Amino acid sequence: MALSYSDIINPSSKHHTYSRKQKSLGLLCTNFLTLYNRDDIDVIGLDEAASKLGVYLFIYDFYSLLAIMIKKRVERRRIYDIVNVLESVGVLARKAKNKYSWKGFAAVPKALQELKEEGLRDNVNAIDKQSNNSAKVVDDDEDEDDDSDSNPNTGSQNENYGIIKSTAASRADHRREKSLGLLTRNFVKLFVCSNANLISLDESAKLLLGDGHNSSIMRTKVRRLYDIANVLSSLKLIEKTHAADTRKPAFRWLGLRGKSENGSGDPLAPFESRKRTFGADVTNICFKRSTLDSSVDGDKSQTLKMQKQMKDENIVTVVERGNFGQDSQQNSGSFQFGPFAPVSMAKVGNSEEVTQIHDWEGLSSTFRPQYHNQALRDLFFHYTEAWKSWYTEVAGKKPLQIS
DNA sequence: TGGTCCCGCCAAGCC
DNA sequence: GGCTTGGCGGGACCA
Repeated sequence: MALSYSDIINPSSKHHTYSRKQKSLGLLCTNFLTLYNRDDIDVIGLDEAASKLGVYLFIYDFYSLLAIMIKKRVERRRIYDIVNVLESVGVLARKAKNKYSWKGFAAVPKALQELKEEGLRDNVNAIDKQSNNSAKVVDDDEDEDDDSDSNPNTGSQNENYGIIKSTAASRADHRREKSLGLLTRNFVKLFVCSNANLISLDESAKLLLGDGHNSSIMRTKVRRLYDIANVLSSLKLIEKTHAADTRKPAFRWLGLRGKSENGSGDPLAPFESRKRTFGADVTNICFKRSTLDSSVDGDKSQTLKMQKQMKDENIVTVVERGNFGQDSQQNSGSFQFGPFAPVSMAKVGNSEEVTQIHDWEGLSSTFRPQYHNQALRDLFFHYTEAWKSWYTEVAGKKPLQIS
């Protein structure tokens, strides 16, 4: 049965009843990691990654083909999100256009250490400059509308929070400063530069953005925090939870159980010593916000103050062990297909299902004749080749030859 | 109903 | 000019 365009484009259509979770960034990231977390991986091409992450379907009508091409673009867009976050924590490093080198989880402790040092250095610089330059701190709120060069929302990458940037700062800088990667780095710094174990979503957004922004900007930033959190959750660096008192969404730092910390060497495993009972009595970040008015120098100095307070007041959450991990839904090491995986291949690790599928010759003879147009035949061939490649790589099987 | 986050438009940057 | 990259926010889904 050929799927129609709307069947694919519209997830609620009758043929596909995926839940949102099946399409989540976290799941895509988990699949990405499953696919590439191997010793023999050196360079990762984004095209190849997009091809392998369940974007191919056996499609044999024009609309479906069109739909899948659109979907491929969407998946690719998500891959950019994932690689940006992974790069921020050291798992990947950009080599060239479309090319990333795989550093693996072993690189994460070093990256976190660097972020910590960077964050602490930034704070020191910021405090120094602030004391030398007490008068002027730019309110980056206005930055949204004009070309002013204040360090925008995401804060500190470029030296620090609350420093006036040169008026020569380019639009490229402006864009970069808002990047998901930078936001990730600053988000991680919130944890590694303090003893905070649990930070609420609201506080994260305020710390990264500064208080006093309008709700629209804040909402956008919160969306991005969700994106970041989903990827970091897949890495098991954080977990999403709720503040015990308010039940507001919050993020708990799990950290790494790397060699440097306790010798386990399993970077995907949660870092036990900082774990806490789910929903236990945890001090949510409770900054003294008495000075958090919306004065001109509000945002960045507030951020600074908050960060300093986090350290000074040692806003650490009490660690209670055990009874944890109930919502680590994505911890299976196995590959899970996204919504556009082949129908018969809905699960991974199920060798029976895997083995039933690929009679390439049959598929070829069944579907190819429908393409009278050479371009479509080429496209079909391309997809089939990609599918074979994926099948060989992921399922570890050697597909039959298509004649 | 508030929280979550998928989706894809579209602009910047690059080749 | 085409392609890659990624900021951004609408709005659908979920609990």
